[in-house]
Amino acid sequence: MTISISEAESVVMRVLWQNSPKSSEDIIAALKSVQDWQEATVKTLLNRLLSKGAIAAERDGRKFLYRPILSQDAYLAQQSGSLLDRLFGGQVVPLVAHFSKNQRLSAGDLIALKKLIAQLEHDESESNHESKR
Amino acid sequence: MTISISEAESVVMRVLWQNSPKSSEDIIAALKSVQDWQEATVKTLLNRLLSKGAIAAERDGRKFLYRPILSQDAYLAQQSGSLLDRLFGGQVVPLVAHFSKNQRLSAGDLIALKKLIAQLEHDESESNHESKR
DNA sequence: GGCGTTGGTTTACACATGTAATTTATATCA
DNA sequence: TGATATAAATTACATGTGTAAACCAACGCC
Repeated sequence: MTISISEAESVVMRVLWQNSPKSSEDIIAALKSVQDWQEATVKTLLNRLLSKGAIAAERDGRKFLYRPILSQDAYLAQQSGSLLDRLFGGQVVPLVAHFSKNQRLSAGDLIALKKLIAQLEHDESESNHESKR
Repeated sequence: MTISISEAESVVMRVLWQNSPKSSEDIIAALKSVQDWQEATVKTLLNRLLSKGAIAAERDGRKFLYRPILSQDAYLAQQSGSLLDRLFGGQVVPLVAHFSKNQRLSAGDLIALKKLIAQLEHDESESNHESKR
């Protein structure tokens, strides 16, 4: 059973992922620069996130402090995994090819990618040599 | 102004992208194996796609033939681009890193990726040598 | 102690989406 | 020509989402 949150809700999560716990006041302030939302809107989103179990609230005097339950990693994995599966049959290579075709890969990216891949291959051979525990 | 279609609608698009034009009958048949939808459901989706301008219909006797207006490429670009921007700040490298961390990259994928990158670098140097027209 | 402020809770409301059933128009067959 | 089968168009309806406003409770100030 995966927690599923909406686009707007994810914006709120983002500020909590950045640093938490935060009061609703903090959250509203943090969002001020990003979204043109009324306070009431943020409060609604916080409540929806609460009932979905994506965040938790602990009382702190007369207000609440909110912190994420759904981790950013889990969210990223959900989102990107589902897109990868739906649109590219689960294959990463076609996805990267797509980005290259669409000018999303700079020369610098290519270099960074090569480095990443070399790293991954290295890690892999490491783990192969490692004795089982 | 980008045409935005829903998940269910994209399933219908998929069969049209595979090959078109198709009658609603064809589409319903093609979907039979994939989705457990009533005919009426498919027809609703076709109508919604029509009003969104994602497909066009041409009369063929007493029925219609449907074909995509929104291209699969444009759709892929929208979807993957928006995910890339929202979740990875537009950076492909972190996205690939994410997939590797999440076990979506096999050893074979790494090899294929290296090949793809080499190809891209080659293309790039080609285009640099090329004289301007 | 009444009152405004501030934070939280409840209600609102339009539009999108998933998933159809119902109705209408039309072609065909008996 | 009237009944039947089809295809398309219209209507339906619950749930999710974006976006709030309204209401309520407690705390501090005059």
